[in-house]
Order: sequence, then structure tokens, then C-alpha cells
Amino acid sequence: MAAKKTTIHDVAREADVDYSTVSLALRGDRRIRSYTRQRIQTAAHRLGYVPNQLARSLSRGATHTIGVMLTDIHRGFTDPLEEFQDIADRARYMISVHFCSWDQARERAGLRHFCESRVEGVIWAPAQWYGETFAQTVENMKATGVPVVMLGLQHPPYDVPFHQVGTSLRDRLTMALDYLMGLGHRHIGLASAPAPAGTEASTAPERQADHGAHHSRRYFSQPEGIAMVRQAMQARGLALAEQDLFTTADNDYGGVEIAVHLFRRPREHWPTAVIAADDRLGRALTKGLWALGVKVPEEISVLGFDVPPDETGQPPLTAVSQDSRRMGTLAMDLLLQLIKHQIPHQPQKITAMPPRLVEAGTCGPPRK
Amino acid sequence: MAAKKTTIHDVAREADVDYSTVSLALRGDRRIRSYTRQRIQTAAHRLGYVPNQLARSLSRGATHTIGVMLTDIHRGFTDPLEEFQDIADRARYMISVHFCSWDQARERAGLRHFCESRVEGVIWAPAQWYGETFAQTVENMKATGVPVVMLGLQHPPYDVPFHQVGTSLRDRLTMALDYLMGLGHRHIGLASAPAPAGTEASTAPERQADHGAHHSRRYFSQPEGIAMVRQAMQARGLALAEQDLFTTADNDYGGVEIAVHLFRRPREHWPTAVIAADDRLGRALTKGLWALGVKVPEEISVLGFDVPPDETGQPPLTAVSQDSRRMGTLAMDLLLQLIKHQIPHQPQKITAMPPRLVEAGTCGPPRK
DNA sequence: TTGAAAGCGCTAACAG
DNA sequence: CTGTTAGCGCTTTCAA
Repeated sequence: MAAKKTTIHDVAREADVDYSTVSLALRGDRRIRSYTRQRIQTAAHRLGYVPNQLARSLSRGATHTIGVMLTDIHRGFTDPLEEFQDIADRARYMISVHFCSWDQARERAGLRHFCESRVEGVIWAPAQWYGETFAQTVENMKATGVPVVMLGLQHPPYDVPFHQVGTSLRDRLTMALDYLMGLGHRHIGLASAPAPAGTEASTAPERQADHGAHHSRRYFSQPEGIAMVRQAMQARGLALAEQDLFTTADNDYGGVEIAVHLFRRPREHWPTAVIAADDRLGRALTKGLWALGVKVPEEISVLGFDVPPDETGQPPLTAVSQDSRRMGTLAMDLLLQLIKHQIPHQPQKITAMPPRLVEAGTCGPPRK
Repeated sequence: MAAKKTTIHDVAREADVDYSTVSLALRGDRRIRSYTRQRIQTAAHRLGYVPNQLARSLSRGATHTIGVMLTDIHRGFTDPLEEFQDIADRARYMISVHFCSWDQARERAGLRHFCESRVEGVIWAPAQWYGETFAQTVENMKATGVPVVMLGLQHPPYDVPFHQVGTSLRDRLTMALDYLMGLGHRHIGLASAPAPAGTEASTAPERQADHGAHHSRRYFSQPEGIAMVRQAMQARGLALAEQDLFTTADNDYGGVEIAVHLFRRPREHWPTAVIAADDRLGRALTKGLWALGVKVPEEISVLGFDVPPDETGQPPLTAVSQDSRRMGTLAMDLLLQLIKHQIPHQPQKITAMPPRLVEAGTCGPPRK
């Protein structure tokens, strides 16, 4: 269609005014009287005029666009992204999302593209938080001077020079154990499964790359997470017995397996509470126990861990959660402040969000 | 940082050449001898020069960017999006993704923004396939002349003037029933749950908008889908008995409930096969039956429906699936062809992809 | 092999 | 109220 090439000049000719008048009129400048504006607007409409943002941005020196770089499509990003949109809408910013599919080369190229397209700020949930490629990319981003807010927290040894918003694994663990111990539990089990791409565990150094096999989903092991649980429990005088570490290869419905597994064990050997390292696992476990006639939490407590906050999740699951929606809000607000120079870039600001305990009736005091 | 404002002029001054020379050198024009180019490149690097795509695109009249408008983040888009990326990478296109969160106003604004930013093509999975807003947006898009490929198929009464790539519900149903009947099943049940946002059902007219409540996930009912199943069964001389229509409010783990429900019914009243209208449901049902000691498929067959192709899904589930990866490939290839004027826009081309039967051992002949 | 100059479509002073 | 005139940063002939 010719429409794509219509410019304000064409509109000006059609409406018989100067093209700068068109520019003003189209943006609703009050200096143009309504009669003229009317004429211009109808002319623009008739010609199918579509303003050219490239020219506009180039001229104004501002794109009013924010780039969001994510690893992958998964439910953990749903809430933050909605927040980004809402906040951006209000601040009249556009959002452009890139997914790198866990490919650091693509991640880097995308970020560079953001900079070249003159986005005014970037929110970045990195594929990895360490390694040379990461450091290099960080360095590049820093050199461009584009405001960046990271989604997530750096690992202790790495010092990322950008503001960060996220919740720390340590804090979540503390909350989980303190909560269960507060209820009186001393015999606690752990249900775990391979972490799907996108969880904290998948960004750990143990990540097993499966290059070439990119036509399948990517799974990773999380020995590090289990080790941290062990450690945290020991620090509290508890032990994680080998038989109380339930693992399954099936993240989604493995909970049912674990339920059966538990069910077949003499009850006096049951842990009084189980932490499920994933919401699917926790919910499936609850459902499975329920289906087998085991009362939760009367006979055993189930506590979800690393659960996206979703009040409507079924079945309900008491869980240590992260308010990912709020995380989104904070990150975006922070970025906008950075853009507006309301806060400095320089001392990096690490916003460690406290985890949140969502009670939904699957935890109670241990049975006597 | 000052970096953001470095232009080829600065680089030119630094390297002591004309700025047009810099332009040529930076794009590797062979007319510039390597010595000069070297000098220019180091100068550019030293100054932290970042080329301005806005200016570049404006000048060239081409952005080499494709816009992708999606409804929401959910796993059904993972595969297509990865395909988009891969293909775009090869064709040296950038991809910019927008999510409208099922909000048609936002969808429209995003599409307009794409056009104003002069994307060269758009892939669009609409929030709705009917209604005035949709028609209006379609009309607008058409007027801009930007090449569009729709992800999904129009409903029969609506005539969308863009090429479409998707798989039809009718075809999938046919495949499911023919498959089960071919195995000998005559007594078939249906397990169903509210459709989460993003499935076919959620784009049906019955969609219950919950404006304002945007801090929770959106669920929809799918009476239309059930009606179609009924109809298809009747056309084959089967009937869907009321007691064989299993519904649960819990899409993820409701399958376990249904398993228990079935389990409590005398076996001679069981259907010999159950179609699960969602992969979660199907997998949870299988797992639940298994946990209860019911052998699948020896005692009952479970067939998944509307299942994203995921060979690694656990537990395995024989299913009528759509090759969403291939769908992505086709859509993107089509779009690139449109952009290159290799095929015409005009007679809309509806690429109805055949569904795919993925056998995973949960279906077999009915027990005698 | 390099420089000069005319745009790309629009914004934003500044004049009238 | 409307027109004039520089740019914004880069590409791309066309000369030198």
C-alpha cells in the first residue's frame, strides 16, 4: 500500500497548510485552531497517514521505549511483565520484549539492539549471573550508559554494577524453616525435582547445557539448592535424612508419586512436614495425599517453596512465595526513576525483597 | 554517560576523516582501505560509539524488524517464538514482542505502535477473533499495508483479510474420535476444566471478562468446546452421557480428583476411554489412576487433547497435539515471503495445519 | 580512496 | 495563529 509512505508533507498539501502546522496539529498543539486541526485530521485520515516514530524519536532525541530482556517464556514472568506494562502505560512508555532462549549470544545481541534503538532503559533478567560472557555483556551495557535494572540478585562473589530487584534463596529458606519449626515440626522432608529452565536453580553453575538439542525443553539439576537446604537445616539443629529427600523426575505430577511413596511407608516414619521445592510438586503432592485419604495438614504438612504467588492455584498450598508482581513494580519504578535521573546509578542498590508466606491451610502443627 | 551521544561525527573527528567515511568504514565498505578502517574502528571503540538505529532506519527506509503481538505469556507460545527467533536471526531480522494481556485496547495500541515504528511485518495471535473491536483493529492494520500473518484460524463467520496459520478445532476433534473409535472404543468420556487464558476456548464469545480484577489469573468457561465434542460424537453415532462428562475447577491437578471419582464408580460403568481436554488434566488423570492402581491403558485409555507437543512431558500422554513449532516456522516463513513480495497478500491463504497424534502408551484397545 | 551534499520524516525554536 | 528554518544521525549518490 502507498499508505506507508504518506508523510506530513502529503497531509499538508492535502489540507493546504504548511507541514509544520500539520506536525503541531497532529500532536494537538493548542496554537492551531480547531478548524484547521479538523481539516488536517481528516486529511491525515483520508490519506491513511501513520506517523513515523523513527523520525519523531530521532528528532526529539527520545524514544520513550523500554527494553525488557528475558530468558524464556514461563509463568514466573507473567506477573512482572503485566506490571511493566501497566506502569509503562501510565508513564507513557512503550515496552519491547526480547527473549534470548537462554542463549547468551542472543541475549547480548538483543541488548545491543536495544541500545542501538535508543531504548531509554532496560530491565534484564539474565540467563546467567556469572561467567565471562556475562561479565563482558555487563561491561558493554555499562559502557553504553543506558539505565539498567536487573531482575534477580547477583550471587555473592559477582559484583554487578546495576541496581537489582529480587528475592534471595537464603531468605526464602529461612522463612520456610522458621515457619515450620515455629509450628513445632522437627522432622522435615524435602520433595524436589529437576528445575525447569527459568528457576533460580537453572542459573546455577551446574547448569547442563544441551546445545543442539534446542528442539526440546531444557532441564537442569539443582544439587546446589538441596545442599543449601541441608545446610540451613543443620544450622538449626535438624537433619535431612536420606529417606526424607524425595526426588522425582517429573516436576509436574511427580508429587503424586511421592504421595504414594510416603503412603506405603509406616506412618511413624513419616516426616511431619514436607517442603516441596516447586509449586507443581507441592500441589500434586497435596492432591495425591488427599486422594489417598491422607489428611493435610492434620496428618502431614505440605509447604510449597518457590511458588509463584497465585491465590487461585489449585489445590491451595501454603507456600513461601515471592511477590513477583511487586518485584515487577519495584523494578519498573526503579528504572523510571533512573531514567528521570531521580536517583543515581552509582552505588548499586540491591533490593532484596522479603519472601512472603502465603497460608492456604496445608500446614499445621505436627500430629502427636 | 556521554556515550549515548557519540555520533559518527565525533568518531570522524577523532579519526581525522570525513564523517561519511566513518559511515562507510563502520559498515565494512571495501572502498575504505583497511588502515583507515582500523583507525576508525579503534576511534569508535574508544569513544564508546553506539550506532543509532533510528537514524539508520530512517535513512535507509527499512527497519529490518518484525513485530510479534501475543496475548499472554504461556507455554503454547514458547515453541513458535523460538522458531520466530531462529528464522529471523537467519534472515537478519530483529523481533520485537508485545503482550496485550488479553486487553484489546492494548493490543490495538501495540499494533499501531508497530506500524509507527515501521516494523516490516507483524505476526499476530489475536485476543479475540470476532467482535467490533477486533474488526476495527483488523481494518486499521489492513489500511496501513503492513504485512500481517495471523497465528490461528478465523472462526467460520468472520473473514479476516490476512493470511492465517493454525490448526482447526474440528480437525483435532475428528482425529481424536477417529483414533479412539479405530481402537474399538464406543464408550468415551470427556474430562474438562475451565480453560486458562490462552487456549482456544478463551477466545470464544462466552469469555467472561473480569475487568478490574487484573491482579488474578483469568479463567474462562468452555461450553462451546464441550458442545462441539457432543456434536462430533453424535455425528459418529456415539453419545456423551452426562455422567461421563467429568469437570473440575482445577485445571492442573483436577485430573487426580477425576481419577478418584472414576475409581469409586463400579468398573462396568466406566467409559473405556477418556478424552482430557488439556494436557495437565490428562497427565494428572493418568498419574492419579496409576497411583490408585488402575492400569492405563489396559483398564482405561486416556487421550490428551489440545496438548502442546512436548515429548518430555511427564507422565507420558498419548495426545492429539498441534505442532506449534512448525506452526511458528510456517508463519514466519510466510511473513518473510510477504515482506519480500514473493507472494501476494490478496487472496488470503489459510494454512490449516493438520493436528498430530502423539502416541505415548496411554491409549489402547478397550478392555473386554 | 575519500569528501561533499542532499535527503529520510519529523520536531522545535523563532519569525511573521 | 501559521510559516520558516535548522537540525536529529545516518545513508547514499556523485564528485574530487
